[in-house]
Amino acid sequence: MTTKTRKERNTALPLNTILDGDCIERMNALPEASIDLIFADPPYNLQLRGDLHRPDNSKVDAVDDAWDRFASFESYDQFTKAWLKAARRLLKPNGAIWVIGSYHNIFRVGAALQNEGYWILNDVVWRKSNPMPNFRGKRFTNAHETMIWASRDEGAKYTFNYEALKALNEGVQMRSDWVLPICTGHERLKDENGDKAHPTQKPESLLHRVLIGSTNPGDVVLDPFFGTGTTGAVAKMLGRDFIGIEREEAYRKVALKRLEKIRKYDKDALQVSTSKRAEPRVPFGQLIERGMLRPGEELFSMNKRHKAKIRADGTLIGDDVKGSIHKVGAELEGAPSCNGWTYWCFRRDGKTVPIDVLRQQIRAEMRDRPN
Amino acid sequence: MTTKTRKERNTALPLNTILDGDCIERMNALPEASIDLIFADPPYNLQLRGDLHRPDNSKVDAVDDAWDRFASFESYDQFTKAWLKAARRLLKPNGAIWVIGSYHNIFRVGAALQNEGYWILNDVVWRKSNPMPNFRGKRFTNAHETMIWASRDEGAKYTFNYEALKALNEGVQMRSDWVLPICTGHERLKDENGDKAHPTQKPESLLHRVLIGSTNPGDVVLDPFFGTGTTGAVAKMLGRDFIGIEREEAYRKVALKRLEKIRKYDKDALQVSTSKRAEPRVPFGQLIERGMLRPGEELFSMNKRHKAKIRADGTLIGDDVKGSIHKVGAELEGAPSCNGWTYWCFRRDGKTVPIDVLRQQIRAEMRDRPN
DNA sequence: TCTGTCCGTGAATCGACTA
DNA sequence: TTAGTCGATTCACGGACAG
Repeated sequence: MTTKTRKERNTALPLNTILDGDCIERMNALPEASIDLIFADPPYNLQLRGDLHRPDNSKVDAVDDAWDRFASFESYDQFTKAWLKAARRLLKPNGAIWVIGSYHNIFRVGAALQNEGYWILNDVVWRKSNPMPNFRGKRFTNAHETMIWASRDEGAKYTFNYEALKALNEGVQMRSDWVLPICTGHERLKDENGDKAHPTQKPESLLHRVLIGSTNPGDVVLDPFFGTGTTGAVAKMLGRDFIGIEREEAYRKVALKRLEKIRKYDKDALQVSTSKRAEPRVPFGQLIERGMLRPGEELFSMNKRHKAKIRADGTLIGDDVKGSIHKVGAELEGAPSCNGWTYWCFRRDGKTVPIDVLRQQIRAEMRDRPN
Repeated sequence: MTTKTRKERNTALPLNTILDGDCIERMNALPEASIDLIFADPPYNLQLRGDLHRPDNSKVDAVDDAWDRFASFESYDQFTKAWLKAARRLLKPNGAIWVIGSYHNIFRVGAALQNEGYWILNDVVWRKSNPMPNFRGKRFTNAHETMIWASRDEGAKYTFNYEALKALNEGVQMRSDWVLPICTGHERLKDENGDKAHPTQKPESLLHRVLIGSTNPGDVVLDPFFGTGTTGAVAKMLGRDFIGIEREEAYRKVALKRLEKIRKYDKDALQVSTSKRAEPRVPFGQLIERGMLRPGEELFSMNKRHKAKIRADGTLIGDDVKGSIHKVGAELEGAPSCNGWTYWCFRRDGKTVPIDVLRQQIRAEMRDRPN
């Protein structure tokens, strides 16, 4: 450890600038043990095949940029190992790193982090409130991305602002899954043509939580895959210093323009979506999955005129009708619609109980243990 | 592929039993390409601080922390690679695997899956509604575990019951983040002393969703780390066959007792919603042959912008375009493809009716009077 | 100014069958 | 093996525009 003060050390650093060129070379040229936090959003190596269309036949604007293409897993691994090694040299002994990725690359990144000597503190799941659906119905909606938070070394005294995060989370301890919307609307940067300036711009709310939680004011944050500069923008707002590295000139240009407009502590720009939620939706299927009702069990209508049997996928089957609790109720009553939750009952110990009671139980659980 | 029937193949398998001993040896003794789905919850604390032995079985002297760390990861990787390789040999060509883990091991498992030739379909986050809090306030509450779903090969026709999962989720397609409670209460198995029988018993709700989504009734499900048998229990309920492998006698005993009590749901209850893809194909020409539509009659596009005339052979002719209902629809819209069934309408009694209605009529007849 | 409707779009490893 | 054809498939928002 050097005996220089923070200020002296930092004067050797190109603070609050964007460096061009290759991130590994650039990192190797910076002084060791000088960075408090690294946030990295490396290429995901998506390996996309053909085009994809939405059901309305519009074409999905996929990530087909050259920077995301690697010849093989081996070459991706090599690249990952190299930049993680360079990054680790830059970290102060109590420094930490965040890396974000999807299932295409995150397992390789996580293994490389461990191999290089980083110590994983948490994996954090960014659950997207508005992800792109799976258009062909062939897989689960890809509704999350994974972030890995790791300290430089095992046993390091990393920064973790527990109380600040708890406050951000309405007084409850922050969990490893964060629900945040993707970057859209005015926040999404456009190029001269009005197209999105970067295919994978991250929302500021995500970086806000990362930086509040794992840095202090005055800390130096490095982003080796700077893109359009979300990390820099949020760092500047929050009074942290940043260093960006970005190879593509077009991205640097957009980022520079963006950063000029940012003011420190501009609270308005830091809106963290805390939209008051309505009563959470509870799918009927959860009552079956949770064993509150059994497949094969019979439900009875409130008026006792109809009955239907529960199937393993949470649909009902009655006389000649099958479908959701709402649809079957409506068809049996000859009504245009029906609230299945209040229409159907089940039997327990000789008593008839509305299924809505079970939904209330689940909601009560969710209230007791929010999030 | 063999020409044996499912029944013949399955008689070679120790169905619905728990095998003892080492899972890799046991897997190697089973016939190849015989398993539809594998669900695996591998241990991650395997000798994590243990000794590393050279190939000649001499012990490596752990000189420093870095080497010790490397040694433990190395041995875990070896173990992971070995069981994944054995598992892959057992899978049918269209078989698939689920592996569950936490940040301690899931990155190494995911990378090994990719290295062994599995093709990742999704990573799915089990988001625990009631996790254990982080008592020391040093990290985020560890509130999720990660599951990886992968097919044996790229391009395989894996099983995915899209409509059943959608039904389970109240009509909205299932996402990659599942909110389910951890295993507690009566479901949590106890040993003779009243202590929990297994440290990481998985909830049945989790397996219910996995098995409904990625198997069909009669499929064979293997769990090489059977534990107290949640996979077997849910498989039995859902009319799937299982094979369990478990090394610890205490767990096998608890699992056996548990499985005895399980009853399979009745047949109706196991029927789930299916997609239109599974419905029989109806050529458009049949509507003309059956006199439901007449040659010379005009069809109108959904958006009323186009029309075309029906020809006797079941093709359409519009302005400068002729061909199938799909081809003409696509060309008129300038779209890469078009589902003619939902695109075209005909007129009856002044009303506009989608031609798909006629197809539904034919399909209903086919169901009532097969062949 | 407000409300309702329509349209656009987001890190995506997104067919099956027959000739 | 390949080419052609059939035909299945989407959720949450934000912005623009019309009334």
